[in-house]
Amino acid sequence: MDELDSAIVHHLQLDGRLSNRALAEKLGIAPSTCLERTRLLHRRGIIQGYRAQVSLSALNRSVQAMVATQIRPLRRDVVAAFEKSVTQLPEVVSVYTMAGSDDFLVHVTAQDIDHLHAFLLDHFTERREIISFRTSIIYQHLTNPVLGPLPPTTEQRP
Amino acid sequence: MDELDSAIVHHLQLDGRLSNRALAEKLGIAPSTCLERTRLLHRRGIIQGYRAQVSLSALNRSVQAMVATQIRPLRRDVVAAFEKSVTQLPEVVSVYTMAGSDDFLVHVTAQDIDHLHAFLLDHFTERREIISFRTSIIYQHLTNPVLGPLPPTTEQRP
DNA sequence: GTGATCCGCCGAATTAAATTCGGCGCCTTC
DNA sequence: GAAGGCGCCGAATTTAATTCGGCGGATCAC
Repeated sequence: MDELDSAIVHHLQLDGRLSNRALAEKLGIAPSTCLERTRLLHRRGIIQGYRAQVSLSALNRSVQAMVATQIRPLRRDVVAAFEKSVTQLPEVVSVYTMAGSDDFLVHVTAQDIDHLHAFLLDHFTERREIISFRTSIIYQHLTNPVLGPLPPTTEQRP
Repeated sequence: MDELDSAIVHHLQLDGRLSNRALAEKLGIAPSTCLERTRLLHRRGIIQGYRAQVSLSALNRSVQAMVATQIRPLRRDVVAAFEKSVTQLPEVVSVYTMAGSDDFLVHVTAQDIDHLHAFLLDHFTERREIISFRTSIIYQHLTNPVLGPLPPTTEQRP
């Protein structure tokens, strides 16, 4: 993970369909070299894959909410089952498993407020392991397009 | 946004680097047709772009946290300035602007707990518009790889 | 110091993909 | 029933991905 690898990762985060030739040119290296580097980043699991970013409104998902959820008992199997089943619901975008007073933050999308309400009644009110949930509407979700490497931890001089 | 468009969006969410030919074959259409469809999805803003998914640990970001933040005054300019400056910080992955008791959820990553603490002291404790923030560690963040279109709202028969 | 070895980079050749474009068929409209 | 428009197709062309043999610098043993 040297400078060159970081630059490749940087550019592919900005544009995952950047052609190998164009990327090589940006970095000032040969296409074959660039291809090999990029493949290695894959193989090492550093680049995990490529995804198209899709407009939520185009998918008829104009309402977003975060559902702070508590479940009991907090046993491994109950947690895993909750995560799995919830992630599979089409309205669910992502699930944060948390420390603290809330056990999960579930990011959900729906057509409108009525569907959000129906979704919660169908999938949260009903479940026995869920002992409470608080729903907050999301006005806006901004995402940082590029995550760079953070500097390694080094000992501070005293 | 017919069946075919949905299928294209579906496959490109799973693999943003799927070649046009392979995609066309999966759908049983000609490559030229597939290319035209995909380009239109772009032009219409339905496909917003492509991103490489990068391993957080490879970027030296092993610790994740959600910071529930309140700012005052809740004026348009103050909100916009907060969103902008926070999104630019390298530790910040995304910012949810919320209704409810918390004004924002800020998803942050750091090398370790010490850096997370330092980050919060540097960028949250200091800011005058932030009147409170609660930090919760994220154990795990699961993401739904594919978001399909939700069925349109239709009137229920009474 | 010197020779051997390894590793990563390069560039030409080959294979495969993206892109273009003219034409065909179907559906709509009048 | 004829005219027009739209979307799909497939061959031709352009561009990109991939392969692979070789070069050069760095490392290591002696």
